[in-house]
Amino acid sequence: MEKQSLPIGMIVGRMMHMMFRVLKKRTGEQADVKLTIEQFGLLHAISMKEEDVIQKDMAEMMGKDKSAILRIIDTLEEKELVRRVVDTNDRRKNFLMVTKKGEKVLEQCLKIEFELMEELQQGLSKSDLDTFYKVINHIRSRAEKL
Amino acid sequence: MEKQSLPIGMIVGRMMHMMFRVLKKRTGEQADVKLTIEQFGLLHAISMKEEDVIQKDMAEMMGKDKSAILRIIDTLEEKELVRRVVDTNDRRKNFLMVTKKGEKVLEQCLKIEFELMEELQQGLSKSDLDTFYKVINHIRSRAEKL
DNA sequence: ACAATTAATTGATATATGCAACTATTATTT
DNA sequence: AAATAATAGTTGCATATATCAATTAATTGT
Repeated sequence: MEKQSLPIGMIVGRMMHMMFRVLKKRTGEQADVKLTIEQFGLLHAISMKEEDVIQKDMAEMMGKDKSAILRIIDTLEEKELVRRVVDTNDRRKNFLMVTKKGEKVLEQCLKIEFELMEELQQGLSKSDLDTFYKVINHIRSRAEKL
Repeated sequence: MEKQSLPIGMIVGRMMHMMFRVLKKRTGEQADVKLTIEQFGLLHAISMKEEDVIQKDMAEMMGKDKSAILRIIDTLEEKELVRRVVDTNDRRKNFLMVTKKGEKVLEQCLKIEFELMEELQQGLSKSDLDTFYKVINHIRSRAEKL
């Protein structure tokens, strides 16, 4: 039916697509606030950073245009998961602060994601998973240099 | 700086994002027609099928709404990469046919993708890659059942 | 012949993305 | 200090994608 030797992007893409489908469904059902994958990713990235975060940094980190980030933050702010706070030392900058509600929702989504991954990884050995991570990191780090 | 234990979706997502960034850049530079990742994926899926293909099948295969597929096919048709041909036996159906131009563009894009993957896989052993594919397929097939 | 089903389409709405132009603010240069 | 650069954010515009609900046209089942 289907030929073998699919390009790797498509193979991984199909896996991600299926994962996201289930993830979206579950977070839609179980979390207090519905987040898209992009919103979830950005919220998580902001939350993880230990230093103060501004939009420009997020744009670079996520590899997107600053206006794309701006608009996702708009919706995160509407949902009261994030606030913009002007840097008094440089009023061009907005610090991005995750609200309590944001932390709670993020925690819920992360829990759902980790549980899902637990389920999906059933039957794989630790060494298989280690290799998997190794390959992913290898490919990503090489792609970053291109 | 960044915590470890990122959810797997994000780790894979970052890899895909970097891959797609380079792929988009190269196909934009080298291919006769610019395709988005979605257009590329759909064109490839149509081309690979050995039986006649209709939109409904593609929607199922790609896990998307039929109207999403319809609109991507609209743009593929505008770019003259695909044609809709009415099934004379059941005139509700449109067979999706890849044009010569479509085949040429697809070939160009696939070549670019395979070459990119060659580069990115440099330094990985065959056994690492086999394990990688095994894990991907494992996760996808489990996700499909949820 | 009538009803149910099917494939495709359309319209409405939401999200995401990049580019270019613009504003406000800060930094640099002369 | 005044003029000029550079920076962070914002806005407008165009394109792409996605889902849902309603509609149309064609086919199938009763």
